[in-house]
Parts: sequence; structure tokens; C-alpha cells
Amino acid sequence: MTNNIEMEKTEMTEAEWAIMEVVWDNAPCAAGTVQEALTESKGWAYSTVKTTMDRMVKKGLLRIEKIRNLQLFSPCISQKQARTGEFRKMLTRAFNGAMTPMMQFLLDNEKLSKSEIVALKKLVEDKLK
Amino acid sequence: MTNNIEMEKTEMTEAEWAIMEVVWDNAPCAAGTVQEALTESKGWAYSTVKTTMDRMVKKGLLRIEKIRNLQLFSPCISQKQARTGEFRKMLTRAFNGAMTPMMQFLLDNEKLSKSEIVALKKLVEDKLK
DNA sequence: TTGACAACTCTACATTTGTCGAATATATTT
DNA sequence: AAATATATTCGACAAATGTAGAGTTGTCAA
Repeated sequence: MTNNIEMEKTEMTEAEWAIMEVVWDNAPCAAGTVQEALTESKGWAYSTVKTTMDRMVKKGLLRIEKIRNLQLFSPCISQKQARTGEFRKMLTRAFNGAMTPMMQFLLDNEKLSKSEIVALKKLVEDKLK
Repeated sequence: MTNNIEMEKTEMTEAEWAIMEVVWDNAPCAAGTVQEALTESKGWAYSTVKTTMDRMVKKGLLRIEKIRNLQLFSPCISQKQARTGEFRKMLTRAFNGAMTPMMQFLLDNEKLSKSEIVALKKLVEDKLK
């Protein structure tokens, strides 16, 4: 294992991420709520959203609590966990897990703006205090 | 589009990454070479590797040049392009594309070692010169 | 020439993911 | 209660992915 507690499978597809974000913001929430929130950006049918969410429950990404006839979904993993997972996957895959080379790559290739670099400098300095 | 030239689809599955790495190191190379290189870590049959590589050709990730009866594969995207793609996907998904918040998150949560932070500080300072 | 191989082609099949519609069950409103 | 609006359940089906065996063909050494 690479690190600490938070270690469930956090792999998500693009569709699942989209749903997850809505759930993070609205949980506990119904499938219909999610479907509505994504109407503009995705235009998915209710059943598309519901099917995907049900599959996410099976995978342990979401959980359902039933209130009378209503199913309310909540996340099983936090946004922070998901971010960590996403970041580490990228780091492992693309940089063989090596943080410094990854940073080097970023600075060299991703054309950060001056202000982004200055902000980063500040973050780093604070960290060293 | 988020940035500059290099903008083909670089999305790859885990299996495709594994293959791609071997190809980057050995191109132009035959499917058998890749299969052998991955024997230990993956244990895939020749046909598994070959099928996947053929699909990668169709997707534009690899290209074949035929020398008499031999097919030699080469990458259509560079490692750098793939790294960029992978990084940006992560940034978009998990941090809404915002670089500084992502850095903040890293510093706050990924427990970098002191030496990694120092190294980063140096990288940043050099960048500002 | 005859094997012994190596490489390639084809086909196949199970899972996972993307997407839904139809039928059914509930709840809410006249 | 009847009609209407909501949710839920159940398939379904196509495309993408993981995985590989069987058969064909070309190659090289004995």
C-alpha cells in the first residue's frame, strides 16, 4: 500500500465522477435530484442516472438509505479521498510514482502563469516553516 | 481546448499504458517483444497482447510498419504527450482544472518528505529566475 | 523436405460501461 | 376514487475492454 488510512477503491469513470460531484454537494439526495442537476451538462435520462447510481452502490461508491419509498443516496468516499486516489493513479501511471520528477515535468511543460508559480512558491515556503 | 499543439486523444486503459511503456522503450518492436517484456508483471498470452496492440493501432495510439512479414509497432504519441494528457485529465476531474488549489491539496495531504519539499522549492525558485 | 518455431489472423466469450424504455408502484391533487 | 406526477424496478442492447485458443503461414535449421 502506498499510504495511510483512506484506501478503498476509488476508481471512477467520467460518468461516475459527474454523479459523485452532485452527490457530494447534495447528499443525501434522490436520483431525480442528480438527474436534474446534470440535465444541462449531460442530458441523461432518469433511468440512465439511476442505473449508474445503483451500480455505484454495488461498487461501494454510494450508499442508499430508504425513507419510506424514497431512496436517498450518499457518498461512501469523500471528495478528498477521491482526489487523492485520482492524483495517485496519475502519479503512478505517468511518473512511476515519483513526485519530484512529476513536479519537474509540470514546471517545465505546463506553462504555469507567473502568478501560479509565485503562489506555489508561497505554499512551499509556508510548508517549510 | 486547454492548450497548445499536442492534442490527440491520449486516453489509455491500464493495460494500454503497460504496453505503451514497453513500446516507448523498444520501438520499433514486435508484439512478441512486448509480450515477453510483460511476462513477469502481467503474464498475458501473446494473443492478448497482440489483440490489444491492434486495437491501439485502430485508436491511433500505435502504428505498424511492416517489414516483409514482420509487424513492427511504434508509438503515435510521445511519453510526454501521454503524461500531459494524464495529468490534465486528473487536474480537470479532481480539481476542476485549477492548478493552485491542486498544489495546495498536495502539500496539505500527500505528506511529501522534507527533501521533496526542498526539491520543489528549488524547482520553483529556478523557475522564477 | 521436414520439423520446430515464431508470428499472424480469426473468432470468441465474459465483463463493464453507456444508455434507455416500459411496466409497476406510490404519492399527491382534484 | 380517479387522474396525475414521481420513483423504482427490470430488462435490454451496443460498444469497449480483458483475455485467449485454434488454425494458418512463413522461416530457419538439421
